[in-house]
Amino acid sequence: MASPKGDIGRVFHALGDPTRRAIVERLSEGPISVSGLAAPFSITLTAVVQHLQILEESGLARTEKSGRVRTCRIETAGLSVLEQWIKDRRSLWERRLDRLAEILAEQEGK
Amino acid sequence: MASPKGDIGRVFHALGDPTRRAIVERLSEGPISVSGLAAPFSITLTAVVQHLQILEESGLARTEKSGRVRTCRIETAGLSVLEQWIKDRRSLWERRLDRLAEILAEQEGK
DNA sequence: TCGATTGTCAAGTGAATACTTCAGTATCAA
DNA sequence: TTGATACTGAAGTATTCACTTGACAATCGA
Repeated sequence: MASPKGDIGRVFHALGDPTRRAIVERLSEGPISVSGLAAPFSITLTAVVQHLQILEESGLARTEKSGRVRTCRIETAGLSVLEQWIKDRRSLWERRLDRLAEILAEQEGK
Repeated sequence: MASPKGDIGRVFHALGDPTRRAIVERLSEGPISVSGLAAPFSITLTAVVQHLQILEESGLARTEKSGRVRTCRIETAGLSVLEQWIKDRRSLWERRLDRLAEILAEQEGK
């Protein structure tokens, strides 16, 4: 059951890991190579590449190889999916809370 | 290293699971008992309770026991933390994109 | 009171996850 | 061309995770 690239589940899973969030954080400051990205972390290059793959699959990062250097940048798609999901949920249950308030007001009136 | 209740990592982890998202979805429609919540799922009551614990710890749900029934509701705190995180990231890298646009415009002018 | 309902607790299992190591390959610079 | 750089790929490992089972406690309704 291969999830599509914009799958909200993938985005949540990707951002559930602290190292991956730190990578996103770093990518927010601008494009960087894989080894440049790995430098501040106390994990191997391989591990960073693995995280990067997950971030790409969830639409949170984009990478491009030129020569022997792979350049990484943020991708807004993943965040947009996330934003939309939250927006939907929030409106959903704020509507419900409003309805609840109405009912309470109604009972108060009786 | 006990993470505080508003820890963004917990929120992401909690929402990374499809069953937990479905639970949140259901809770959006109104309060419900644990067994009521478990009914549509093909997993045990115990598993649902475990999910519920994770949702509570991440500030996405709230439960209260009265008699033998534990009533579950959504909690907005977790979502708020999530919203804030996204807002911060987005402004961070939109500012960066603006700066990039400026530089490009500048070079264009030369 | 007694049986059914509703939830709790402890322990175990299989799969997924975040890592590692090691052995490559491709590219660049001198 | 040669050595260093920048990554890639496969395979293994320890831990975490979602879930189960089974035994139990508390509460409610008849």
